[in-house]
Amino acid sequence: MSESYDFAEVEQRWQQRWEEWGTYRVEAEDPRPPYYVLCMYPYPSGPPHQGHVRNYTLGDVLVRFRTMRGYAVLSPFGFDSFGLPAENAAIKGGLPPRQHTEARIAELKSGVIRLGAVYDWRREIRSHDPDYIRANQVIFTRLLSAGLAYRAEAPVNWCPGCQTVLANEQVLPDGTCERSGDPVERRFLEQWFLRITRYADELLDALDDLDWPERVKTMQRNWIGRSEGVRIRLPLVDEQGAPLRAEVAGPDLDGRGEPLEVEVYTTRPDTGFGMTSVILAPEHPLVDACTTPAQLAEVGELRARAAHESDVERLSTEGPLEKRGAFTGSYCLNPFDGRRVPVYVADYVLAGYGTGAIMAVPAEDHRDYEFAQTYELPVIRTVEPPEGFEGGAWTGEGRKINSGFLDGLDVETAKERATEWLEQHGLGERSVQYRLRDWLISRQRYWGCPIPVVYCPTDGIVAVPDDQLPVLLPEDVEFLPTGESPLKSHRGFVETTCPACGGPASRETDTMDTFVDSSWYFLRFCDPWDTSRPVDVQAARHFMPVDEYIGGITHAILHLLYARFYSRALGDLGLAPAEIREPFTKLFTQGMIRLGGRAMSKSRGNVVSPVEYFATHGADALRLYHLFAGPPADDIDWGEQSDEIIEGCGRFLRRVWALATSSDDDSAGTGDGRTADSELDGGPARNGSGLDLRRTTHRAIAEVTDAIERYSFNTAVAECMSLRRAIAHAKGVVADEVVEESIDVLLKLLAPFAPHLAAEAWERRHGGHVHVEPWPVADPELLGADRVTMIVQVDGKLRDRIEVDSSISEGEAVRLALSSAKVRDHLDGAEPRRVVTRLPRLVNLVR
RNA sequence: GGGCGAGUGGCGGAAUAGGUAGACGCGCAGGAUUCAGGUUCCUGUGUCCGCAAGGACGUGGGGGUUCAAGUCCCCCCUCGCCCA
Repeated sequence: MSESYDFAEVEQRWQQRWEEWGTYRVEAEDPRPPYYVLCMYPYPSGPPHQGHVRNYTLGDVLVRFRTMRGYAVLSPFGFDSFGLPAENAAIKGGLPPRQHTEARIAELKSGVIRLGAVYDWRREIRSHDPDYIRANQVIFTRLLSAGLAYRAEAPVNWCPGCQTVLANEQVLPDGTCERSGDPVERRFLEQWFLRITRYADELLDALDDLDWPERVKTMQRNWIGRSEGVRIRLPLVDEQGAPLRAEVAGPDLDGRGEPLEVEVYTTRPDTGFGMTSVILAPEHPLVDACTTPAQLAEVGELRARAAHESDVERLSTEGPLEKRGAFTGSYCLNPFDGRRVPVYVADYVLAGYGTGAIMAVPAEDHRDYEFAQTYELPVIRTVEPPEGFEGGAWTGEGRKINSGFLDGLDVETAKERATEWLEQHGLGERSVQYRLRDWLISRQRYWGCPIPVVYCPTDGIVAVPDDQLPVLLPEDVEFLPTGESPLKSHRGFVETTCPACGGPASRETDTMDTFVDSSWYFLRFCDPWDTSRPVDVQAARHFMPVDEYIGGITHAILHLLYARFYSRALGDLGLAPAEIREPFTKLFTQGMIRLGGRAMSKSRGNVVSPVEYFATHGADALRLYHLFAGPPADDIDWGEQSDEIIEGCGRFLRRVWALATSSDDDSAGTGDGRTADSELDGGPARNGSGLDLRRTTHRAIAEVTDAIERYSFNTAVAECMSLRRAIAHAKGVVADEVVEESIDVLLKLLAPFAPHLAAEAWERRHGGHVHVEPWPVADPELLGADRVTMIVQVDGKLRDRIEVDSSISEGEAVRLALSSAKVRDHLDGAEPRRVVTRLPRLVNLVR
């Protein structure tokens, strides 16, 4: 009997060996073709959770598979180690952020190693390390001098409870802060931005050619939100129709300023004849000028309220509209027909989008329709709705009506005609708008990369020169629950000298959004030792782009968009290979692990720790579970069955072990050659079975290989299970050589999935290391079969199965089909009117 | 409201090109091993009728194309995600 499989001992030993032997270390000089597999680097939150296990198992399968296919696979790992939780822990009286973070990193790293996932650990990156901070800051100063980083006042989400700016995604749909629950306010603050909008078109257009999940690309397209429309200028008039003019300083100058105009942005210039009001954002600069004394109170109240609402709230269709708009007392002239329309202020018009003003066309826009209903404004249809349409706004196709020179046209043509008309008359011009805003990267927090800038009374904003980088975080700080960044009150940090004039200056105390750190780490991995520059361009040219990038769908928009932006910006600044525009050739987004119908997460407290399974079932069994439980792109529900499936995976592995290491069969003591011969000569049945096993084995090679390429790991594992069973059944029946050869193949096929067991069993059989063996190649000769099951249908219904030669002729197939008693019964004496054959698999006799 | 994706046994899930539906696994049932429990091994397992042979039905519902539909087309229902 073979000795039983001690996974704990074997797993630990092989994990050490992979590291000691450097099996998965690669250099740019490696003669093998390069291949780059990357899992999204994690925020270190402590021991790994099941989502990590799934992610790193998928990545590890690819790393090991590609290595066996002859590639020098770059497989690095790092930690997205800046971020709020560490700072919050410190405020709650825990360890300082750095110590806290490094302890969490150690836990996560040891868990990842215990999983048996293999990396070139020499390349490890931690975003809070001084080298990385320096590189991050060098990049920032280059972006600054190129005009891609700038400082501007902007409306931001401000949480009064946390005393900080929040990212949009930290504001819940109801407009409260996700952490403190306080209502988020809008404030105008000076902030740092990165000019991602400069790349909006390129980021949008390049999506078409990416081998990414369609829905991720769709989300990015929506996020960028390119729209083509027209800016139209409308003269402002008062109740009597007299033009409003700009206020000019000085007494008795009434009426001498320039006539005022509102500029609106619309994607539907064709609906201009249906405009029944003009609506300004509460923050629009013309609101003061056009609000009449009688309307001042109402408009003022609305503006005050809107100032406290988030964009999300303002765009929501919930709530009574009566409170959300106000008449200004002034009017605009519709340039299409000269009619006078009232000017309103409403919170659902955002200052930051388009021109901050719209022409409201109730007949062709849902929100405008509701607004018009509330304020009793007329509705003028300019597109004929389909017959029987009873709804309010019709936004679809139709023939133009009530629209003067546009009447009778379809919407598309009318848009173009209206635009041309506006341009010819000097009333407006084409304009492309984006939903995408520049990226606000300032964070009023401690635990992030300092923005390397000082403010000098004489020189203004001055970038910290390279020889003074990195600007590191001071550690002698106290974390108090005031909400204010401790950097602000740290005199040693703030008080500095101006690099330009040498005079006293103060240091920027904001730190960078952690998405900055993750926007280029994959470039740094190519040569993380280079201290002279952020990215070694040659090394990046060798390894980039990432061939396969694996992570969660949660990063579908922000991280992946920022990374695409950074790759371009760094390329254009000469900091990275300029020709590599897209960092990730292929993206794979894995499904979530759910428990009780919700995403498993630490904050919900519904986690099943993988660590205990390492001890009870072993890493290989847990890996196999994650691969086998379902397609990797789908969510999986962790349930009572999960334990049983893991148990089943362990059972399968023990069976493989028994098969691969047993030495009690007749081939062991007697010398394999003799036994094999006698088996082979034993008779045609045995010989045939040997061929069957070889065929089964080669079919398994083909299927597993193809399944891995398709990310169909669940069926790849199923195929390995089938092969194991086929070998077990053939053992003792078929020539030992054939059996042993099949077992070797099985171990190689299993090497990416259950690396520890495969490595140990292979070493015991042959010495050496299965993970540096070449991946098996299926012999095309063995993929066919000589005998197949032919199905016989009568009128399309299955009536019999007949074993036939795979080279059977049509005549013979039909003759055999007709001679079947079952078939004759169903034909009921009739002659088939028609015979359809798909040889050698199918004969269909149609009456 | 629009877009995308999904719906298959008791359960997780298979089914490159329209051609044996339910691979593989879990569970369950029967048997062997075991003092017993667990482990391990073997066999069976879509539903219904039938002692059986066999038959009928069967991939969310309804229609259609086809010799043949889980797969293609149309309509509807449910769920999920994204955008409004």
